[in-house]
Amino acid sequence: MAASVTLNDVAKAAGVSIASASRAINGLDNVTEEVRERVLAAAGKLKYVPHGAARALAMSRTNTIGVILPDIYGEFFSEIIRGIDVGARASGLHILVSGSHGDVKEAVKAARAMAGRVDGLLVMAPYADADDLSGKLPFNLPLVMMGGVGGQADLPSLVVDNYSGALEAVRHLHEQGCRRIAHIAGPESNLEAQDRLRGYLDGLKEAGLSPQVLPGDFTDGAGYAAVQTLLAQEQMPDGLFAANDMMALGATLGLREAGVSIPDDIAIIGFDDIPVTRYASPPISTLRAGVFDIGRRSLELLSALIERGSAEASASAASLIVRPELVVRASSRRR
Amino acid sequence: MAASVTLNDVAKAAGVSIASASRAINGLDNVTEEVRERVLAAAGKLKYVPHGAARALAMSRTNTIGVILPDIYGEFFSEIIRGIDVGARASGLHILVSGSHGDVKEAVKAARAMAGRVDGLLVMAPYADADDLSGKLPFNLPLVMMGGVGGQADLPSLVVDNYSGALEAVRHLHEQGCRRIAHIAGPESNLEAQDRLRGYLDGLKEAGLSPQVLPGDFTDGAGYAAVQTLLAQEQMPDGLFAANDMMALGATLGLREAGVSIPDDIAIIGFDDIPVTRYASPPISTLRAGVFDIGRRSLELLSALIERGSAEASASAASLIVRPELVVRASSRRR
DNA sequence: AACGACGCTGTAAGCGCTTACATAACACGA
DNA sequence: TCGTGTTATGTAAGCGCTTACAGCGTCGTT
Repeated sequence: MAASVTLNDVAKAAGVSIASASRAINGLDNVTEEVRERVLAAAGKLKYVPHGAARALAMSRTNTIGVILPDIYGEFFSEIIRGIDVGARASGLHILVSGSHGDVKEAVKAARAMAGRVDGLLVMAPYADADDLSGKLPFNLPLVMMGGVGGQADLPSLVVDNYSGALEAVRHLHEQGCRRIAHIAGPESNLEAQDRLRGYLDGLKEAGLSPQVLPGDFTDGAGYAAVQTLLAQEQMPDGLFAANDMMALGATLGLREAGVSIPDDIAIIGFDDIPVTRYASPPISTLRAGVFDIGRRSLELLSALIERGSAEASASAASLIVRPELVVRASSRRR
Repeated sequence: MAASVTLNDVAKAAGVSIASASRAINGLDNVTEEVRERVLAAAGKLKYVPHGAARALAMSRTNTIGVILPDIYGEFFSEIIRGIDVGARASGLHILVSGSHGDVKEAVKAARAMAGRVDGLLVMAPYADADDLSGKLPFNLPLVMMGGVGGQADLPSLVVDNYSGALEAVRHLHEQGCRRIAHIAGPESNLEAQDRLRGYLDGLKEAGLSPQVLPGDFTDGAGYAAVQTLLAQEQMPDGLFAANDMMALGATLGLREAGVSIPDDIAIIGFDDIPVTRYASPPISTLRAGVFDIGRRSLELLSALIERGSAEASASAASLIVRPELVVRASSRRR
């Protein structure tokens, strides 16, 4: 049912062989100008459109890269995808996206489904149990991890230094005079969340404060819920570090509802620097992970791997570590 | 360089013909249990992964649908994509995304590049000059338009009733007591924006008010800029209808900065109901277009077209019109 | 005038897979 | 015992494209 006019039809219509037709259409130089014109004219008249799968099969090159994400919901992923898209356009690549993979198994399944349809893979799989992932994923395909894998670090990747970022967040709150700093954590099985939690705990230890960790799942609802817990306590914290911006946002909402003043009563800081932090009131301090850039740079890295050779090359590729940058906004600025 | 172990290798390793190997792997019932086991064992040992392009070529079925968007930036598109993704997962389809198409030409180019790699196309092309699009796009591929085309409406599509929505927005502001209602318009060449503008103009006429239209481009920056213009006037409007939520958001920001009270001094309403409207302060009234649903339902429609038969069927498919729903939040509620 | 070099064109062999069709094996009833 | 139906397996023909290689005029040389 797909484009039913084939190169063969064009060739016939133009009165040349299929080989010449192919050459003419692909702009090779070894065809007479006259033949080229005839072929292009025929192609135009017949509305010929090359068949991607056939071309891919013949050339074993798809000009497409697969993107595997745990989710595609929210600004964080939107930014990632945008970064990837921008990079892809620059390299003339298409992207095949697959989101919503709750665990390693699904991610692997998605990756398998992409085999033969992509030239390389960009994978984000922040699962704690991902040791087996690296064994199952690479079917000779160039691969770049976004955000690190569970087990080994032998895959080329772009990872955010979550630990340092969290540490910095805590130090910042401490400097602003906070003495009771709580943390809304991300999903327990999430590697990034784990690192941010570690950073928080070490930060509190460094400051000689006692920690309070509330569970969360990276959604605004979790931030809101966490705040309800805090409000029910006899003593509220005076500083709050949320493992990501969405939770910080939810917390802000809950606190505003309860009439708690930000940052005077409680200073808040998130993580990631998604666009919406700027529109919150007050605007939310955060650690800028450069989400967009992670997407774009991952793609560039992958693209380079694909050009350079292939799978083996990827083993040699260095992993890039992105150090997040503290962005202080009104939610934590006490002057 | 792609997955280099082929079905042939597996067949040999299992000591069967390639046909049997194919059957075993695809779970057809006409293979002995013993053969199936041998094949699966071999496939596992060799880490065989089927080659997507080859399969697609042989079956002329890709289980992938192409998505062509003018942009993939921001919550609006994020929501659309999410809706599509959810629908796609439900139908076992993959999605090939292409964003950032400034005009019809690019959109057509993207669509061509997808031919032979997808079973159908989901296209959003809100360009005013899109008359020629419908002539160039469908290369026998099932196609669903999201948001309407310029010229003809003979393509199956899911369109938002922008005109009615805008009319409703204006009526709402009028009911809240606004008498000087300004409009921040979307891009001039954008069809949706044009309809919203028409609705606004007719609404004002209906109310016997005189219109003021400020240019915009759907970005928060444009909303902010528009507000600066308004602030410079001798008399501010007391109502503001932005052609989309992002501009409403930008306007809110600008007004808050200037110390203008919302909704008392000026009531604001946007369009689309993207998630961030809820987090703004005050939360922004809007017209809920059900962006997520548009994505999901478009995909379902397309999926049905693909199953049902193909291109011809699409001619018969009705276009669905989505009527936006007024969502009143604090930014326009004067009680 | 004959010969190689050169450039355009066509033929055909795949790319990895599915699948119609042929074949073979076997069980059954007559 | 033979024919027939049934089922598992193999053979081979594509799907639409690219591309190595062969073919064949043309032209410049000697």
